[in-house]
Amino acid sequence: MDSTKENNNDKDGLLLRMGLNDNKAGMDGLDKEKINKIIMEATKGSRFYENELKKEKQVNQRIENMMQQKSQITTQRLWKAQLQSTSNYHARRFGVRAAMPGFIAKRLCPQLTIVSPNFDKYREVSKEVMEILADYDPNFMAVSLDEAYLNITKYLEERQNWPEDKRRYFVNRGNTTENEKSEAVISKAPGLNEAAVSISPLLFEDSPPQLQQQEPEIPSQAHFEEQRDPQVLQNSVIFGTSAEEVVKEIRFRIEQKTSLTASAGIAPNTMLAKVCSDKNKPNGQYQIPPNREAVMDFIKDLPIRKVPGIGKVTEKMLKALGIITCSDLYQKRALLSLLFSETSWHSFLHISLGLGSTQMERDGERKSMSIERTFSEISKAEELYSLCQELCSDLAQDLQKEGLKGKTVTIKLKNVNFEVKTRASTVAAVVSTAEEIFAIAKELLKVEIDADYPRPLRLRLMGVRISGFSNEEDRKHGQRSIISFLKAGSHVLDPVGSVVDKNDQDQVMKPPETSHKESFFTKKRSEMSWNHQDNFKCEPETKQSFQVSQPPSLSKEEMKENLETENTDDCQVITCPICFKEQGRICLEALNRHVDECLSRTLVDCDPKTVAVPQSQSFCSEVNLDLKTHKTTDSLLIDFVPSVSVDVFSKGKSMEDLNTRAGDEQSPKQYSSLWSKSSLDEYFYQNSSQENEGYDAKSSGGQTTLQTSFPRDETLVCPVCNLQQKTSDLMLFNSHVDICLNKGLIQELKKDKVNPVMNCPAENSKSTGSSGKIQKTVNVTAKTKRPGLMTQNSTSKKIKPNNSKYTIDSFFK
DNA sequence: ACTTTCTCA
DNA sequence: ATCGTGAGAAAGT
Repeated sequence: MDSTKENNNDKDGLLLRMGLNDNKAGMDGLDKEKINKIIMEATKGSRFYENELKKEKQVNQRIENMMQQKSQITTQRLWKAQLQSTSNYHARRFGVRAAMPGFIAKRLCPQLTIVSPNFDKYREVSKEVMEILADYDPNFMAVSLDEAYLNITKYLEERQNWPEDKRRYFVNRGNTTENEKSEAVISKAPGLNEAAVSISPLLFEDSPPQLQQQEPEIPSQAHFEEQRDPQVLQNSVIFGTSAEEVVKEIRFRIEQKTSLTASAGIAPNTMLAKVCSDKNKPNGQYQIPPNREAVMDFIKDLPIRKVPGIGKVTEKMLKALGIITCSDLYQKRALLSLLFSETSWHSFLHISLGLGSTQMERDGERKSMSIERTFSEISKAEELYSLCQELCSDLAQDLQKEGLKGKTVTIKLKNVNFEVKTRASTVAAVVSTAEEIFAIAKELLKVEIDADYPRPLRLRLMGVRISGFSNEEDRKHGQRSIISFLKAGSHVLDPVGSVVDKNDQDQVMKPPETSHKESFFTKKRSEMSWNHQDNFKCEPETKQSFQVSQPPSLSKEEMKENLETENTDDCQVITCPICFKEQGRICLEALNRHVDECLSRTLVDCDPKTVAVPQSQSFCSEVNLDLKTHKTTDSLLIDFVPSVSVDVFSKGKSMEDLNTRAGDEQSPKQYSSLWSKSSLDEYFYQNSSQENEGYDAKSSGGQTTLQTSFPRDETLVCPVCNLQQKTSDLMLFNSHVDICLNKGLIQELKKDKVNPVMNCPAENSKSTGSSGKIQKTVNVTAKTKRPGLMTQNSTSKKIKPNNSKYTIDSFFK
């Protein structure tokens, strides 16, 4: 890192280097701030600096607005929010979860109640290594070249009965090349006891750059830790069967093969795993055991900034509210629900509960593709245009590689003052060639140039982006366009436009076996397997629309889509989402009737004691309550109070009190009382009374930490309906949860836009007219996207060797 | 609904 | 000093 700047100021250069060294040694990432500050100093007065100032001011303004809002929040509203925050959350949460009923249910229960069988692992490795990872989880998710998540749960199971030989790895000391370091360590490892290792700085005597200061101690510790556990025999190492051992093994193998070190995190979900992997950064690992207490312990004092998705700005905003750690986040959840959007709040809550994804999401489709370039000032119009043209043709090339065409072209301009502007234009038909794109981009650019005509545009960056890809469009427009797309498959291939049907020769361009006769779902599925090579088995019939055993890759969106498209054909073979019985070829009306029956039946099964919910009014309808029926809800809510207040709000004010005080406020959404009773809090925080006490608008908070005690008894309580189950058979229990979860899904779907047919009659008369079809209504407000503030699963064209720098650099410098 | 800006990684 | 790429959220229109 000696790339000293052409900075004339020596001091700054020095500081800079020190700062960076800090970072390199694996200190807290927060030192970055320090570095930034120093850099800022150095660049004071520059345009960059000025712009940074401006941005900072904007953020401050945002914060100010937020605080202003906060000051107007009445205690009442806060109380209300507190009440609702839990129930809303559950309703949503379980709805989302239910996207994959079978998969989740099996995890949900053990994970939340007893043990989590689920380990995800995060690693940093470089490219060639990645193959190693496949041994442990063939479906591992590579986020970038040097980051991947693995779910090693299954692998661990298998490994339990492996003989030692299968877990033995030989130390590779053959090549005396550059990887002295790893070799030195490993070769000395055999036979070393702890004492010996502790005096092992000599291990590094042959790696000169490392010797400067005490630095070697850090790596040596890491290695020491690493080698203590595995049984070491001469030139081979045997790794155990625990998760930690497995991860050590992986890291060992990687280091052997590539001489790159890697850090890893082991945790029950990806979010935690990511944070964990940060913990022992350069070359180590960290595990959060798969039980809730461990998770909560870890989360408790975790600074929010450590969490992926919480960046500089969010950190600052939350800090203004006195939120530093994840505990703070949880405590202020009511306030947050009022100040932030639902999505943000939702993700905050997830974080504060230590929740995260437990599955390896497959990469979604690409949403846009862009190219941009930074240069020293360009202001001449012609140059700008030709630059633009160049960008467009580069983009067109990339586009072609993936065979994409899009409708929206966006240009991005950054002037020499670092101000960024984007301008977009959407056209009717998809475009993809350089000329087409340029034609659009040129116009956009022209407008900007003309806009401040007397003055030239003085740019330092220009970019072109294309989005609105065709497949995405199909999705948006739902079945009609999808159908037409499928039907029109032939004439896509037939530029002439003659719709004479094609034979199956066209299959190069089409998913295999998509004939008109098949249901959309079948088509869709074969299309998916075709596209993603998921090992979907294409079964002859369309029966698993809702089956529990569906491969774990259906998002909620897709479920929805399935729901909608289920009806594209008038009648088809359908499996009831509730009872999972095949319904044969029934038409929609009949299906709806059946589902209704199922629903009310399971409701009774599920909640024999939920007196408050009138039988006729199946839970589905409760979601639809608007302000008019508001009262009803409230009373329902109150009906529940006694049982809830004991558990959740044990001390302090009674629920009734809260209710009446909050009663007049109107909330944007009302959820079923069923949900409000629901359970996560009780699962996670047996007595969360402290929060209530400490929390009124001006309370200082800080008085409490998360409670992590857990219901001690082993009885199975459904986390969805929150009722104790008679059975102790986990399978039975799981299927119960499945059912409950599915109710959640239906509810979710209905909440988005109601399907009256599926409602109970009583509710129908009020809300909508006659038989709206699921597919029509459901996608109207398909607003909810993936939960979380940010997700980063893009398959970037370029991959930055970000972290490998640590290792490579430190090794070979 | 489409654009634009912000935020994050 | 990032830079480049891509994505989601939210605000603006």
